[in-house]
Amino acid sequence: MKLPSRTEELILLAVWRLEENAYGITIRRYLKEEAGIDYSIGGIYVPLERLVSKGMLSSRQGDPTPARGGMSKRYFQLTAEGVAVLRDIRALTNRLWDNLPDIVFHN
Amino acid sequence: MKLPSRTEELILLAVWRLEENAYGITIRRYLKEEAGIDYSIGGIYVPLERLVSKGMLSSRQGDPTPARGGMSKRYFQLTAEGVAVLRDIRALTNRLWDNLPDIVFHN
DNA sequence: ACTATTTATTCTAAAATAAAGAAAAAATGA
DNA sequence: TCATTTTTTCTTTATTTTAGAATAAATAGT
Repeated sequence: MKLPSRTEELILLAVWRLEENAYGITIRRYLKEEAGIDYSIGGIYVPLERLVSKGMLSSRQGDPTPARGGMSKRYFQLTAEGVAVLRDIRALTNRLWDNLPDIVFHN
Repeated sequence: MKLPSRTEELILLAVWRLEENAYGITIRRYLKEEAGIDYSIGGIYVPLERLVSKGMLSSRQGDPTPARGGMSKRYFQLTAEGVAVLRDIRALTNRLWDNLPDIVFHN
């Protein structure tokens, strides 16, 4: 099985959630606002590139918009592979949690 | 919030599950058999040491046993901090999954 | 007693990932 | 034109993962 790193998982989930509007800046903002994690710029773009090269995301260049500023947006989408990886890691952690005994520690 | 890496999370869950019998070899075997992930030797011992130094695990040296072979076992236990980290990451991923829209991709 | 075998940890090097943020690109508004 | 805004690209350093050799310690068999 193919495990995504923590950051990869969170970015994949952000892309899924953001649907048609997933690009570097919105992904970074989502993870800040919804997950409470403040990634640096590189902390988003570097793994995004890796996820594309690994086939978990695809990307397309956005058209220019009436809004001010910026290089043209690069939008990301989950691939079938990306969805499968997310479902697998989810299933795995669910299973491991189900395996846990109730009593936890005794210090 | 303090996010564990993927490997750290899996090792913490293994320690929780193994209760009084969590040491390098049993942790490695558990992750192979129950999670299907075949870690190298260093892939277990290196993060174990880091988890202790970060306060998520504590350890104690095992007594010699009647069984054959081996250096004396080093048993690991979750600390309160380790449990909190696990619960936090679990809550976060649950929340992000709950946020997802139904429709997934359109390639 | 010696040697092979077993079980376990420690150590070390290389590859991959994460973290941080400067630099560049591209567009608008004044 | 140039200051400002939004966005991506690039680069460097730190941390984590991967891989497995080396070491340690105990027993079993001869």
